[in-house]
Amino acid sequence: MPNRDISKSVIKRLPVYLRILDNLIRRDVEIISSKELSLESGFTAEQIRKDLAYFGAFGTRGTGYNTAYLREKILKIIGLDKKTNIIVIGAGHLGTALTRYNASKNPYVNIVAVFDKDPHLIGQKINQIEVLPVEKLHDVIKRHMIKVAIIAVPANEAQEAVDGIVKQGITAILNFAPAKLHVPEGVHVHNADLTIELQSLIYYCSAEEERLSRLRHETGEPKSSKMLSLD
Amino acid sequence: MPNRDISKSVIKRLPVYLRILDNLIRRDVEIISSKELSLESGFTAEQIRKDLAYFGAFGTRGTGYNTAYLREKILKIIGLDKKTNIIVIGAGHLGTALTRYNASKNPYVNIVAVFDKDPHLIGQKINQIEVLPVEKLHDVIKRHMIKVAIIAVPANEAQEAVDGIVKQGITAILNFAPAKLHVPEGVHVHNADLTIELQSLIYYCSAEEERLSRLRHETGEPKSSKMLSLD
DNA sequence: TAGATTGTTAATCGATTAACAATC
DNA sequence: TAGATTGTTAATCGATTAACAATC
Repeated sequence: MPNRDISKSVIKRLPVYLRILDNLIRRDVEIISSKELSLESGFTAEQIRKDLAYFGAFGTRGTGYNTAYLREKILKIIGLDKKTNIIVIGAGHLGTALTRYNASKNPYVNIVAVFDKDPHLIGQKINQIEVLPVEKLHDVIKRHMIKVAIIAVPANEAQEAVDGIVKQGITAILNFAPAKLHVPEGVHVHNADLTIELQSLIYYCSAEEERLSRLRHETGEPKSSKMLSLD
Repeated sequence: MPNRDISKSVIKRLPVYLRILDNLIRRDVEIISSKELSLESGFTAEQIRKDLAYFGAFGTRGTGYNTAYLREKILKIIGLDKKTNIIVIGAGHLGTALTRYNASKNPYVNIVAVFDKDPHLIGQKINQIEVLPVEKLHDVIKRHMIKVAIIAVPANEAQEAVDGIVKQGITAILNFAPAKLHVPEGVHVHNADLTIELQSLIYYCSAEEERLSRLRHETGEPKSSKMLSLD
């Protein structure tokens, strides 16, 4: 009943709160206000309170939030209260780096195996995690009840890979391939598109310069106190 | 004048259009309608037309968009019409993978160098790109007029690294460190937070199950035709 | 009680969608 | 001209912000 399709933006902020709480607890901070959380997260205090209120009332009026308690609650909300088994598809450079990264930095997930179709890569170990042939997909997904996969294959192989794992029961995909994936209803895809992030960032550099130059042209005022006066 | 602070969401979609156009041109498709672009991108045709209209009128009524022409325009808008020089901070596993990835997959950027403070890594080459000590930051940034950096250092070193490069003139940062970065006005940060993407994805798995179980409990109807009837 | 901060409702803002006139 | 599709304005929707009553 409380859970009537909460927006993606809210869900994306929950792990941010979780990380901040983890850090606070490590520093033995026991109570935190939404205002302080705002400072740490960059989101407004009102937004934080509203986000949490979608799921319940976890704070104490006049005081703030107990860090350990709120952490527990957020873990339960996201579904991280028990380790999630996941697999990685693609044991190339990126797949290997992502596997290592999550194995060492993400305590809430457990990478069961990495899959590849290149015979040269099969049998290798990445931080103790085995690289298996795609033929083993079915077995591993069934045995470990896996629902979540990371896709780290080339763009032209991504759709095929996704079709395969979706057929085996995967319902959540973190996609690093620069390709639009088509999935049936009920399967969730998050795109982590490094190229797009970088390219859209570049817009802001050039835009900055262009804005300045356009400004100079339109106002007809060539001397700007903000620029080096080389002329 | 046409460029009155266009929203982040619009800017994030431009590289998607670019990629689709690159693919279409490779397949010798010369004309594309917003409706077809919608199919390839997952965004609505109206949204695509509106996005492009922020920057000008690039299509032909009754016909559609010329792929090569639109590509050129988008390149200019983003600022990818000439290669952008960038640097990577951090030559660990992730930094190495990101460097390799961009060097081979992103034709619009040129990674000039990778920086690290670990003496063991200095002098190594990643796809022909040298790993340099942080002392060389100043020189390289100045010589290659670098404005964009990728941060791939551990979370606890990220702020320090950012302070350093911002002082040297970096104005755009793609941050892979799981930390909130504080930067002065005018510096743009895009967070590419792999952990957050993965964790928020997990919400949707558990939410799905919970929704089902909540449904079962609330309706008091234990037999569901969608479940295996093991009982 | 006074001070503080949450939880929640109302107001505002911005982005997406719908509609349609312009025009190829 | 008829058919198609863009470019643009208006309507809707959703998310963020502001305000404040509840309450510790």
